Amino acid sequence: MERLNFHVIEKKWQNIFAKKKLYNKNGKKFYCLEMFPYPSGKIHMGHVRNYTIGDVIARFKYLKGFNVLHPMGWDAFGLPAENASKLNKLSPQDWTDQNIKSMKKQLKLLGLSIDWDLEISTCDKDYYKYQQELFLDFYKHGLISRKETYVNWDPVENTVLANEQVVNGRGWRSNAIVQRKKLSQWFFNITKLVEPLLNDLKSLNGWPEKVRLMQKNWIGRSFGCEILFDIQGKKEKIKVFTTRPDTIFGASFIAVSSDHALSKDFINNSNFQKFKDECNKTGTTEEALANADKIGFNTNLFAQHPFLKDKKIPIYFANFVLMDYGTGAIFGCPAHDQRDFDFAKKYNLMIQKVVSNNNNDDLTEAFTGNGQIINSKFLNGLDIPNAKVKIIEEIEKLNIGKKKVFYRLKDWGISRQRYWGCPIPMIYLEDGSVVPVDKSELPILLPKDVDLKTQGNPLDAHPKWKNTIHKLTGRKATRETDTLDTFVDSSWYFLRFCSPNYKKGPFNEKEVKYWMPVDQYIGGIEHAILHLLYSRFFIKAINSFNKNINISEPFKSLFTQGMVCHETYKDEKGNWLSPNEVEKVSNGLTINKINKKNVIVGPSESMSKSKKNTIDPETMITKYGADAVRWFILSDSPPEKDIQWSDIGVVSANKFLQKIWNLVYKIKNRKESKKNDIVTRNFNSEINILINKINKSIKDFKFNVTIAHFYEIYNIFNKNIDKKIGNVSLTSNIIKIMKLMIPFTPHLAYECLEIFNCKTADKWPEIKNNEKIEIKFAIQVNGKTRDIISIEENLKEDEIKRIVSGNSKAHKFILNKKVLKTIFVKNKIMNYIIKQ
RNA sequence: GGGCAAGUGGCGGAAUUGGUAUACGCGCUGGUCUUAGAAACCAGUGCCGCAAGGCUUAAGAGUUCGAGUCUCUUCUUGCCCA
Repeated sequence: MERLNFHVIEKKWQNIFAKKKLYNKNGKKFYCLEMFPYPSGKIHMGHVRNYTIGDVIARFKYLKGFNVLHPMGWDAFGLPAENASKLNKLSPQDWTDQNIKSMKKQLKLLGLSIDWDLEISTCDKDYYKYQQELFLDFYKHGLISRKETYVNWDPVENTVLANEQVVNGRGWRSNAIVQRKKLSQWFFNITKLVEPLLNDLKSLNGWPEKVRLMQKNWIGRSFGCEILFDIQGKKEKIKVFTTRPDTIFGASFIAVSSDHALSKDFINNSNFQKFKDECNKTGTTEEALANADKIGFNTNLFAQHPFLKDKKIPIYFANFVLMDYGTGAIFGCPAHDQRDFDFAKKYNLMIQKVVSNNNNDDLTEAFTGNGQIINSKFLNGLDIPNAKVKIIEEIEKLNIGKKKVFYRLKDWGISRQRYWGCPIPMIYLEDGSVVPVDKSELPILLPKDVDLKTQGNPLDAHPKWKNTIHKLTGRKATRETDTLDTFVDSSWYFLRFCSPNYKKGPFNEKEVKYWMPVDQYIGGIEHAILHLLYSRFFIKAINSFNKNINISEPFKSLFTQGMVCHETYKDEKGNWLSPNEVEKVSNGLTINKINKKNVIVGPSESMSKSKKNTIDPETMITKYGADAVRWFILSDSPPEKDIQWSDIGVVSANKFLQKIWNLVYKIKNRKESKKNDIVTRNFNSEINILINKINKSIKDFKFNVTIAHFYEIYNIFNKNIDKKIGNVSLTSNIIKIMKLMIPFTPHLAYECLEIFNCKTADKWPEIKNNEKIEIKFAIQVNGKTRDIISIEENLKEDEIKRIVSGNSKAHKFILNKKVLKTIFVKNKIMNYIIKQ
C-alpha cells in the first residue's frame, strides 16, 4: 500500500499555486468573489467553508476555459483593533498588519486559487484615499447630507452605538444605560435611490429568493395616503398616514405617538408622563409592538370624520404608534387590523365591519382578508384595491389629503465616533459652515500618535490633527473627527479589485467595465440585508454620475452558505468547555478529560468563541491535510445549509483520499489484463453517467452530491479493477476523474495527474455521448413497481413489452388479467393498468 | 403578531422536478486477517414477514395510471422583522 504523505504534496503544490493564476486570456471573463474577511488574527471554520466553496467555483470555471478573477483582501477597519491595542500596546495598524500576515499564511494552507497580487486592505491609505475621493464625488452629486437624528449614546464610552450593540437598553460593553441623544450625523441618501433598489431586485435571478424578499421587506414600500382630520375646538389638524384608506368608514379612534406634537399640551400632566415612560419600555421592533399590551391615554379630544358629518372620533396617545414611522398618527379601524382590534376591546370602542367576511357574526379577531366593502356609502360593493383608488380620489378632491408612497428604508447614517476608520474628508469653518476638503489634499491620513485611552473619540482629542486650514480661503478650520462606518469600506472593494494598484482614481474604468459585475458572490446569510444593500446603493450611486460604467447591479449571482456548527459543552458549574477539553466514553457519556466528571452536552450551535465550541482549522489541516478538510466541509451537507463539524467526518475524508491514492497507484502499476468488450463498455458507461451527474451537481452548487458521486465512482473502479478491462480504459478514466477532483482536492488531484504524466491537467474533460448506455427501467402494474430491468437506452414501447412478457418478475401480475392500457415513459417506466 | 422556509432510516442527507423512495457517507451487525486491539478488506443494514408479499417520506384528506414532489387542513421546527 502506498502511504499518502499529504504534508509533502500540499507544500509542493501550494508553491506552484502561488505563481499559477486562473487567467485564460481568450476565455469569457468570470469574476468569482467571496466576502473578504475581517483580520481577526486566525481563520475559523466559517472562512474555510466560504473560501472552499469559492475555490471550487473559481477552479471549475478556469478548467472550463473561463478567464477567472479570484482576488482576496481585508476588511481591516473596525473597533476590535482599537480594543485590542488598549490591551496589548500594539497600535491598531500594527495589530491589524500582524493579523493579516498570520491569516494570509493560514489561508494559503488551504490551497486556494487566489491571485494574491490583487490583495487590498481597507485600512491601507492607498485604499481609503480613494474612498475619500468617492465620498467627495457623492457629496458633490447630492448623495450625502448632514442631519440631526436620535442616536443610541453610551455615556461611559462616549460614543454612538449601533442598534445591535444595545442589549436590553444597555451598552454591550459598558453596561451603561443607553441614552437617546440628538446628534448631527453624516448620511448617505440611500432613499434617493430607493425605487431602483427595489425594482432591480426583480432582475437578480441569480440571487436566493429569500435574500431578495428580505431586501424587499427591508425597503418596505407601502402605498396609502395621508389624511387630515379636523380636531374639535382646535385650529391644528392631525395628519394621519394609512395603507388602508378604504377602511375609513370603520374608523373608531385616532391614535398618535406619545412624541406627537399634540403631547405638548400634556407636558405638565404627570399621568401622561407616566404613560409616556411606559411607552418607552415597549421597544420599537415590529415584533415588540405587535405583541405588547396595547395601552392608550385618552386626550379627551375628538376628530371630525371627513365623510360622516355627525361622527366624532376620540383621540388617544397609544404605545403602538411610533413617531418615526409615517406621520406618527393613525386612524384605528378595529374590524380590520389586529392591533386596532386589541385596542378597541380594551377601551370599549366601536368595532364596525366595513369589509365583508361573508357572515354576520361578531368578529373575535380582526378580518384582514379581501372582500366586498360594506357600510361605506360610495365605496360599497367595491373590492379593496378599487376602494383604495376611489377613496384616495375623493380625499384628493376634498383637498384633505393625498396619495403617498411610504418606505420603511431610512437614510444610512455613516458617522462613527471612533479612531480606526476612514476619516471623513469634510472641514468646519469658524462661521459654522461645512465644506469638503479639496481632492488634492487627499488622503486625509489617520494620525499615528493617538491616545486610545482617552474617553470618546481619540481624533477629537488630537488638536494637532483636528485643527487645519481651509486650502481655498486660508481660513482656520477644524476637521470632521468622526470616521466612516466600516460598511462603507466593503461597499466598493469589489471595484477596487479590478485594478488594485490604479493611481488615478478609485478604479480603472476600462478594467471595471471588463470584470464587473461579480459573476458569483459567496458569503454568509448574515449579510443578506445591509452589506448587499449598501453595495447595490454604491453601484447605483456611482452609475448616476459616472456614465462610463453602466452597471446597475454589483453581484450577478449570490450564494449564501450555511454556518459551521458544533455541539456545546458545559461543566456542572455551567462553565463552557471546548471540544478538546472533553472526551466521549464508551457508555455514551461525555466526560471532562481532566477531572473525569460528567459534562452536559448542549445543542449544536454555530461555532463561537463565547461558547468555546470552535475547532481550529489549522490544527485540522496539520492533522488530516487541507484536501481532507476541504473534502469534509463540502461533503456532509448542502452548502446553503448549516453543517455539523465532525472529527470523524474529517478522518473518513482523509481515509477516502488515501483510498484514491492507492487506486491511482494500483492502476499505474497494474499488469495488462485480457479485454472483454462488454465489461469495458459497461464500465465506461457507468463512469460516463456519473461524470454527467457530477457536472450537473457542480452547476447546481450541490457539492455534497458531487462528492457522493465520487464515492460511487470509486466503488465502480474498485469493483472493476480485477475484471477484464484494458489498462488504457482504466487510465483514461482515472485521469478524467482526477481532473474532476481538482476543484475539490487540488493538491491530490494535480499530484495524481502528474503521476500519469498528464499534459492536459487544466482542461475539463468533456465526454462524448455516442456510446450506447445501459439504464435501469421500472415495470409497474397499477402504479406499483414490480420489476426493475436493465435495458439499452431509448428502447421503444413494444420492445419493452416483449421483454416483460418473456422474462420478467412483473409478468405474473398481468398474466390472465385484462390490460386496460399501458403508460410508457421513455427510459423511465412502463405502467400496465389492469382490471382488478 | 407578521413574513418566509422546511419536516425522508439510529444520524448527515439523495431522489433527473409528477415516473425505481431511502443514492452516498457515518454508525451498527457478522466475517477475513491479527496473540489482542486499531487499520484494511468482504457481506448485511427502513419496518412487519420463513417466504410470497405487505407497509413506509410529520398527521389527515384530495387531484393523478402514478405523489417525498402538486392542492387543502392540522401539527412541529428553523430563519427574518433597523
